[in-house]
Amino acid sequence: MSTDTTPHDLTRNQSLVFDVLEGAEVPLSAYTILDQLRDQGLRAPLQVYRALDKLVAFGLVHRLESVNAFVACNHPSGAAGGDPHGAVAFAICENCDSVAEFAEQDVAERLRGWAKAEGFEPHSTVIELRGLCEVCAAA
Amino acid sequence: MSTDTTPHDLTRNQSLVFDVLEGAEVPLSAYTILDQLRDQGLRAPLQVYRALDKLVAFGLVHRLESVNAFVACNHPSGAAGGDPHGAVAFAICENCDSVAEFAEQDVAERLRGWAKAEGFEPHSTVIELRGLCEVCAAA
DNA sequence: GGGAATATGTTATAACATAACGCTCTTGCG
DNA sequence: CGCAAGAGCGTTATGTTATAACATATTCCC
Repeated sequence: MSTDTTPHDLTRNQSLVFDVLEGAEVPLSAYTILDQLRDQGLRAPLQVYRALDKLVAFGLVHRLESVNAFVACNHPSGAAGGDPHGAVAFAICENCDSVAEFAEQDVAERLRGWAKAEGFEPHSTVIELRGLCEVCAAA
Repeated sequence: MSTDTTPHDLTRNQSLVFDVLEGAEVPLSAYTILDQLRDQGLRAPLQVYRALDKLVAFGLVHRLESVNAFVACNHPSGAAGGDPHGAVAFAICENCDSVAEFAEQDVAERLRGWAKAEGFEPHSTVIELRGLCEVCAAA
């Protein structure tokens, strides 16, 4: 049960990095991940960055551009084979670092609409809200 | 005509930085800006970062999170006193680095809607499309 | 087995950003 | 005037994030 750890047939380093991210409750920087994997033999930033690149390409991990950190993907639909990744958005709490991931289909639609009108060909889309999550806003 | 340079009553360093950004056709990193201002006496990154912080706070400059660079604000309405900054979006060309700034009111609306439903209180919003501009897509 | 593609390990360095300190200059006010 | 408060400035040092370059190993497939 617990975790399956190999949705995509990950290599050793990729698995190590992914497991750390899955176990984390907040986004982690590459160097934080590295620190947590010294025991498993990782020593250099590149070992982590290379794994992260792949994991992001697989869609298993998201990079949060506005905080230079990474989170395991957690879109509602779950695993499956499809690519429900039109454009995912994130709400990042500046107090507790928690992240909520959500797919606003309408937002993605609108942006695609603008892009089309302008002749812009989007490869990827970054949507990140910074602010306070419900818990921290109440406090 | 040309440039007015002091919409907000900028200090010397702020003006220098802002002018460099206004004259640039692509986003610039803090260190690139610094390099262009050595002649005017600037020597340390902090001199640039401090000016950038203020300019961003004034709404005169935007930070592009996904490329660690800065652009002079260019929202359609122009100067004025108001704060037409609900949520601005950027389309960044990965080939020529050009940036188009646009305010998709509907997108901002949708995101606010989601936030409200979740109890999230957004302070700022990052929306960046990465891809190819019309010119580069055609080439 | 041979060869391509991918992954790995390591050292060094590049690129981006802030901490901490002290000085200057203005501004308001008793 | 004298002086305290606030903002900006300059400088050194350091922290943080990311990649270049090179050598070796592993996997897959014919």
